[in-house]
Amino acid sequence: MPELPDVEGFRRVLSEHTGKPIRAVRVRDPGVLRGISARRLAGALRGHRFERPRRHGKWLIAPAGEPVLLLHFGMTGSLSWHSPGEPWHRHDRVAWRFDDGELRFRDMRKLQGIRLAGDEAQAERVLAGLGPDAREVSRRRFGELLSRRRGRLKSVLTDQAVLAGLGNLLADEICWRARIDPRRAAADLDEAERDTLYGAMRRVLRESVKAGRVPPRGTWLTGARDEPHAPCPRCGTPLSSRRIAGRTTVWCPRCQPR
DNA sequence: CGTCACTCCTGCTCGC
DNA sequence: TGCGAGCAGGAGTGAC
Repeated sequence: MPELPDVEGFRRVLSEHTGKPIRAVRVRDPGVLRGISARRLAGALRGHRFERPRRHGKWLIAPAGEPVLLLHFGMTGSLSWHSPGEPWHRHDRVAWRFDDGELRFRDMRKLQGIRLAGDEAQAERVLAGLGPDAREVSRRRFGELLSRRRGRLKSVLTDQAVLAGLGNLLADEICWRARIDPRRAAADLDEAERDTLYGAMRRVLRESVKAGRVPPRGTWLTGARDEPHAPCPRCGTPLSSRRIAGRTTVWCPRCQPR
């Protein structure tokens, strides 16, 4: 599930619980820990308080004094608040306990997970390979990034080293809104098309961040993409679908001509 | 560089 | 009812 808007939602959840001492860290499944043991994670955070969390792409970055907690939710992760004594969900992997409840990292597939950086400099090293955040990038920089890449538009938009935050659904949604075929070479777009794409990205992100996820509503491609050959929500033409760079890609052959 | 195949995981749906 | 295949909003690695 998580793309930029979802992670932004998790950031808001965490930001409601800053400034309170972490009483305990419970690791129910160490399978989500990356490069740190349960014991060290708990030892490093117990008694600390989360400060204002930030987000870069699909990473949630949570400083807690010196150490910095880094969360990546993969395809099935989430962060949620729970009252004391609420029973575990079977995919709850880690919990940070406070006096009035706990934050839980829930993740069915454990494709990504939890890291702990010793300080901000180390945290920055973890994030060093990422491109600019999709919500922060300027129109101009966005255009430069696209024109300098050789791959297809779809691959470029979802490449975190180019632009951080867009996933499979958002990339398709943005191309659909901009009426541009995701199979086209990114470098072949002209300036007007890049601008249209940028505008579509801004709108899609603004609306989905407000909702805390990619809204599967009727006016969005996302609401139609699961049904094979479902009608395009805009023109009714049956949608096309193909795998590009290993990911299922959906587009409208009429709205998004080659 | 780019793309593909494979890998890490778990669960659901579909077809036989 | 059971079982295997294929797929899922992510991403790293190595081969070509």
